Amino acid sequence: MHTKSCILSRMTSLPSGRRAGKSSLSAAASRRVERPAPLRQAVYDALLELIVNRTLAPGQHLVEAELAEYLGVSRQPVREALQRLQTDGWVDLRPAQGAFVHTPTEEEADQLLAVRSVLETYSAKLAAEHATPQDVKQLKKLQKAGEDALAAADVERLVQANADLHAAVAAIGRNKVLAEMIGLVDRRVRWYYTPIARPRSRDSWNEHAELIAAIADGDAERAGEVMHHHAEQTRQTYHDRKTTESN
Amino acid sequence: MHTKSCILSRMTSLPSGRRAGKSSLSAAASRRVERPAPLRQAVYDALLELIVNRTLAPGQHLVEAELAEYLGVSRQPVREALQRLQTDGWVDLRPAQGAFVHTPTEEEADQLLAVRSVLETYSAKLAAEHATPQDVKQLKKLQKAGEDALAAADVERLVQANADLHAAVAAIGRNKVLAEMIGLVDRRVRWYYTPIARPRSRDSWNEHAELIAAIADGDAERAGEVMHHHAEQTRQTYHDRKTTESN
DNA sequence: TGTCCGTATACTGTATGCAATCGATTTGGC
DNA sequence: GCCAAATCGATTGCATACAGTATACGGACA
Repeated sequence: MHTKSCILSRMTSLPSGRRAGKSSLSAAASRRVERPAPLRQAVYDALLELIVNRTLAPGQHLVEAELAEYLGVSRQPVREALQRLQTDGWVDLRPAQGAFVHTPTEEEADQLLAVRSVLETYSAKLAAEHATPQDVKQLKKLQKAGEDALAAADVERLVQANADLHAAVAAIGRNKVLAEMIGLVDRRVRWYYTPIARPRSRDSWNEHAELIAAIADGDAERAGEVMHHHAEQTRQTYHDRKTTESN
Repeated sequence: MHTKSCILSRMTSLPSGRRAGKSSLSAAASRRVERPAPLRQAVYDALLELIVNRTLAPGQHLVEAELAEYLGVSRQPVREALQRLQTDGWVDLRPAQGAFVHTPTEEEADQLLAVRSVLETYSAKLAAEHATPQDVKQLKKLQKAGEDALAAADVERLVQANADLHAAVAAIGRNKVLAEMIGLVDRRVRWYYTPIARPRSRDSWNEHAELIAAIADGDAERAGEVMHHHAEQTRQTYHDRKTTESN
C-alpha cells in the first residue's frame, strides 16, 4: 500500500547487475551467471523475515491478497512462498481457510531442542573428524566475531554469529543432508529462543571455544560431548525461563 | 491423454463421501468433518508414487503441462506439488528450466543413511522410555506382519511393514518433530535402498525383534544400541552392494 | 566446412479471473 | 429471549491468460 515493494527491493536488488560476467569467465568462478532468482524465493525470505521479526505475530491470519499488495506482487508467488513456509514449519496452512503464523508450544520447542541436540552432536563429531587447519582458522574467526558482539552487547549480531558458527561446524562435517536439516531446526529454535538469548550468551561462547578446541584436536568424542552439553544446556535454560516466567 | 486422471481417481476417491458426518458426531471421532482435501496434496502423492515407482526416471525432465494433462488438472496444483517435492528432496527445480527428478548419488545416500542412523537411534531410546504395554503389543503385531511378508517373499508388503514399524517406534517416542523428520528421511532412504532390500530382510527382522524386546524392557540404552547397529548394518549393506555391483 | 548469430519454439514464471467454501451476521421461528 | 437456519461478505483453490527466458534449429559469413 504505502511502501509497496519496499521489502522486496532489497532482495531483488541482487540480480540487478546480473549477466555482468560471461566475458571475463575467469573471475566468475562461483555461480554461472546468476540465475533469474525466482520471485517466490524473495517473497519467502521477506515473509520469513517478517515472521522472525514478530511483525507478523504468531497465530495471525495471513491473507494472500494483503501480502501480495504489500509486497507488490501477485497472489501466485505469495501462495508458493506460504506453502514452502508451511513445510518448513513457519506457518500452518488450514485448507480453504488460509495461512496462520505458527504458534510455538512449549512442548514443540522442547522437541525441537531435543532433535537439535542429537543432530548437532553428530555434526560436531563429523567436524572433528574432517576439520582442516583452514577450517579451524575459520571457526576461530567466527568465535572472535561472536565475542566481539558479546562485548558490544549487540543481540542481533550475537544471534547471527551463533548461527554462523553452528552452520560452519555443520559444513565442516561434509554431510550436506545433515547441514540442511540443522539449518532448518536451528532457525526455528532461534526464533523460539531469541527472547532469552542474552542471559546465556557468556556461557554459550565459552562452550563454543571448548568445542573449537576439541575440533582442532580432531577429538570426535570430546567434540560430541561438548556439543551435547552445549545443546542440553540451552534446553535447560529454556525450561528455567519457563519456570521463572510463570512466577 | 489416454487414461486421463486415472491416477488421481484413487486419491480423490477418499473425499467422495465427504461431509457425510456432522449429524452422527459420535462416529467421526478422528478428524473433524473431513476437510476438502486440497488437490495439490493428491497431485503430490501421485507424483511421489510415480517417482518411487521409477515411472518417472531419475534425471527426467518433468513438464508441468504434460503432468497436468496426464493427471487431469491444471498446471497450478502441479506447480505447487512440484515445489513441495523439491523441498522434500525428490526433484530438483532449476529456475526457468523446470523440474527434474532428483538423481541420487552414492555420497548423498550415505549421508542420508548416516542421518537416519542418528535420528533412529534417538527415536529408539525415546520409545523405550515411553512405551506402554499397548505400544509394545502394537509393535509385536507389526513385527508379525513383517515376518509374514518375509515368509511370503512379498517385497512390497515387506517394505511397507518395515516403514510401518519404524514409524510406530517414532510415534511411541512422543516427539512429533523427530517423527516427521524420520518419516522424510526414511522415505528417501527406502527409495534408494529398495532395490537391495531383499538380501537383508532376514537379518533386518531379527534385529527388529531384538529392538522390540529392548523397548518392552524399557531399556533405553540397549534399544539405542540395537537401533544404531540396525541402521549401520543397513548402511554397510548399501556399501557392499555398491562394491559388488561395480564388479 | 565450421562457427557465429538470429530467429523460432517451448516452457517456466507471473498475473488475473472465476467458482466453491468458510465464517459471521442477520433474520425467522419457537 | 434464545436457538436455528439462511444469507452475505470475504478468502481460498483452481483454471486460464500473458510475458519473459532458455534451448534448438537454420542460415549467413569467414
